[in-house]
Amino acid sequence: MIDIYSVLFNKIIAGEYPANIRLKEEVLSAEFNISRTPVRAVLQQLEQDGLVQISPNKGAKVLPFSADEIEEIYEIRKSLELLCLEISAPILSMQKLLELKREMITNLNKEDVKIHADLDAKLHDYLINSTGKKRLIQMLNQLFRLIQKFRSLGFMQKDTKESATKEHIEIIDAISMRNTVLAKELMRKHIDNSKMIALGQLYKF
Amino acid sequence: MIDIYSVLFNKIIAGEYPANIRLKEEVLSAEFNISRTPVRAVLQQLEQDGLVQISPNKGAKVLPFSADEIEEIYEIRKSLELLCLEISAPILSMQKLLELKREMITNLNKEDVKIHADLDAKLHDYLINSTGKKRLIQMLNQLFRLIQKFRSLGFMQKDTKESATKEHIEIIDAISMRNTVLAKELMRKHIDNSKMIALGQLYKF
DNA sequence: TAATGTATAATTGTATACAAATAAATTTCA
DNA sequence: TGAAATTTATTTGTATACAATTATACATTA
Repeated sequence: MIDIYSVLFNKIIAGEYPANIRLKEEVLSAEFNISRTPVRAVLQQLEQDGLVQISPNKGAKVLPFSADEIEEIYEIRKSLELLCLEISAPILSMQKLLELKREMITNLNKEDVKIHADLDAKLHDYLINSTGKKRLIQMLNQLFRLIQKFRSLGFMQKDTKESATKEHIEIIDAISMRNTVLAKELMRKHIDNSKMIALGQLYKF
Repeated sequence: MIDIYSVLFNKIIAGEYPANIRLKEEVLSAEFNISRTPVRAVLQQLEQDGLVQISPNKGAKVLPFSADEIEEIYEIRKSLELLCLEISAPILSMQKLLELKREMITNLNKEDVKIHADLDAKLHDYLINSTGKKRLIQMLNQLFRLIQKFRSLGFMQKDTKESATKEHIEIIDAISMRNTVLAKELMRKHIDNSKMIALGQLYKF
């Protein structure tokens, strides 16, 4: 059941369904060889992701997932992640920050896309999870799932790998100096840059 | 089905269930005289509200809804509503703003709690909906549902009615002057004040 | 007795059957 | 013909039955 969820999730993100097309329970049941009951549960999950809209007695239709959507998600992400930074920056351990910085420097010029995508996730996840705010963490994770494809694709270009990691280092430095205002300003720019890179990847779908 | 959702929703918000208590499908079915199928759907909704946690094969348990939760929700709300303001402030119509201001002034000294609660909702909803950002709107509406009880209770005290409405007027004025920075600063303080008032109402449960 | 294993009960997960609502096709009548 | 009414088909909503999993109670053994 978790499986058919992620299959549908990825298909919608990838734009494999025409916008506003109706997802009929029976059709999906047949397609995945399961009954309608778990299909309905999956459709409800997708509705909460904002990927489909369910109307009473009319079923689920696929919502458009366009550049506007990605733009909006990045703006929301920025607001929430800046809130995270405000909360976590003053309490992060110097040791962990230095460790992260060392890792960033070590891998600055590496080619492997996965290394950079993982490092990116590691820093952001650390800042977010350190807040200990369960709702905030859950909301950001949900947003990340929606844009994860675009995030990793962004690291395909060599210069974005390097510039993103440099921005990470600057952010870590600002936090280490306990300069939260500067850290937030750098993070704001960093997420704006990420947004532009993500939008640049859109044509690939 | 929508009915049993709101009943359970309100019971959890009101703290009528001990934290971590398990909500068994069969028990709820019997209680509401419906089958387990719609009960399961409702529990999934409540999970998305962050009010229960569902674990595979273990069912749903009620999550604690404490002062910490309310504090966190207000902080998230503040971040997202400031984003809304940034987007909508430059494009709001002078006419509608003046109309709202007039309404605020007219009702400034009214006793009726409902009048003030409605005015509060009217302004905030206006600023939020004018952004046209569907996800942002949906997220804020979900947060509002969680704190609505505390919002209205806050207007029971006479001085909060008046001060909140005065803050609304100041915010409208700043927007009218197209001074978004000032509007955001005033909104930040306004939501912080609302948070304190909401937290002050907590003991009533 | 305490720990482990086994049987039983309770609970969740899924499939299927039927009811209710909606959409599509057909008929009726001006 | 064409609009309204009626019937039929399709689809979603709910109830129920059964399967799979987890929790509990009991028995066994060291």
